[in-house]
Amino acid sequence: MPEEEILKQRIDKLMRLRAEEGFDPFRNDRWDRKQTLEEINRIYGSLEADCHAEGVEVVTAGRLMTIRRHGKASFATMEDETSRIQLYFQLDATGEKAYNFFRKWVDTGDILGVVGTPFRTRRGELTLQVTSYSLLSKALRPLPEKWHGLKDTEIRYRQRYVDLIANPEVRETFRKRSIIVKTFREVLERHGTMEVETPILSPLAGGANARPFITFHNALGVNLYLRIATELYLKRLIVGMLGRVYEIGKNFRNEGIDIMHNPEFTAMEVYWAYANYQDMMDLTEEILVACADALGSRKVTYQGTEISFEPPFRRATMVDLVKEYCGVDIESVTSDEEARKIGKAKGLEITGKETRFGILTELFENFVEEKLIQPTFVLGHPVEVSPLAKRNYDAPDYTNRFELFIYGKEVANAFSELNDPLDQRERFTEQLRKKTEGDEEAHVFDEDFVQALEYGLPPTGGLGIGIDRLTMFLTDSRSIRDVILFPTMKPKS
RNA sequence: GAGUCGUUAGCUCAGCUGGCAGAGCACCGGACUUUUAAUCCGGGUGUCGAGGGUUCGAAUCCCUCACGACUCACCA
Repeated sequence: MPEEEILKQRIDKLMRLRAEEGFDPFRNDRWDRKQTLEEINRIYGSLEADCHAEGVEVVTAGRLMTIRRHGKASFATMEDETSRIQLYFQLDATGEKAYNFFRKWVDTGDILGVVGTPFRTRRGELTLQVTSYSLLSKALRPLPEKWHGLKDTEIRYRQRYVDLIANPEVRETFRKRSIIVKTFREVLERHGTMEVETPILSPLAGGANARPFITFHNALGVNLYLRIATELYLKRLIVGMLGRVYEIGKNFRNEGIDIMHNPEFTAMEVYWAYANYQDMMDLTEEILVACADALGSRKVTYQGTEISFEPPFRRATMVDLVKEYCGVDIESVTSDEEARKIGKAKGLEITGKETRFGILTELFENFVEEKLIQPTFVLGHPVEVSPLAKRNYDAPDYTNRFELFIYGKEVANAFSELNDPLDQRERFTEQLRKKTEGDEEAHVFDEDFVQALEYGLPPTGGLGIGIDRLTMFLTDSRSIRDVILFPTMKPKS
């Protein structure tokens, strides 16, 4: 039957229900639920087979997922946000009127409020013997098939509500995501960090190397950008003496979509005055371990590979890792020319403009990243690729920075913040030069940010963690779309 | 942006070298007072993603387009 036909039939049934019974299933505006199905399962789980909890009456509610009608007695499976339970409707227990109403008017997908007595059937299933019930809302569209669930990715992502109804494990994934975000807040608050909100719309999109979305403000008559990072505003707040701040929110990057990237994604950024990147490494470890613990285990299986969140995570410099995985010791390379030759021999595409630090980064990205399966802190990125990080004063070509890799993917990025306004101005100038050379992702020059630094930014440690990716690893989700409730989709024309 | 694969009933899927569009679940009608993928009897409900072409004949072959998944590129 075409879906529109089923819909028509159900609407017709709704009209008849209103006319024949004088009952509108949408009239109820509340149901005084006393127990969730999880609570009922827990409390009455020890009932023995063929035993009733005499004199007990529970009041609960949920969606009917399946109905098995058999004459003067019927079974149904009801599900709520916590669990599921079997319902037993029996003519003798509900009375004839209520039983016939159930037979005639109640469909799968409907939302029911139920009053009943727990018992265990002869076959051993905990069940509610329904004594009375109320039809709280009606489903006019059919549920996906009960056995196979809903698999069609397009419907799952476009109509997530159907996915959530049909696939309880999807609900579980998003519950875990919520626990992860909550754990972030708990750890940060424990360290006296204040949650703030900075602009999503702003005249400049800085703080990262990425292409922004552009929009237009009618009243101001100007273009505004959706933020690509929260970094520059949060550091202004450290200048402004807020001490320790963090923000959890969406960033927007106008780039490709694949299993690791969605145009809008959630990041947590935190900045601590008087701290450095080492402190941020400890904090990262603390947050990730807390998240793993909150979900039950420090050992998780991701796509068949075991990942251990047991601290301490490995810490290694980019230079050492390139030595280890590529056999290239960049410190013994003294000229850019020599570095380019080595890069070319390793199969890199060479334009002739690369410095030895650029080659180092390329070697790392092409040959090392994918090998870093267990959580690994990679330290000491070149200044060249770190326009906002403080220089390492003992090795001025490198920064006090780290990135955390898990399963070959970047999950966190942190550094001691560059607080020298003169150096920052030079770095922005260098980015501007790259931009004029055609690098669309070079960092914008943010004059106001430099001005903020000129008022004095204390030594500051900053950290960003990609919450979607971390959630993927902790929930064994293959695609970022499986941890974003409503992923970005092309509209159906 | 490029390549590969996919799109058939509400859902999950068959449909062979071109020859009457199918199954299970769901749905509709009936029987049934402990079933649980309930069972039994009856009912097939479709713009085969869209458009065009080849052919006596197209779900099937060809072309274009749309959407999705994956791989690559950019990126976190």
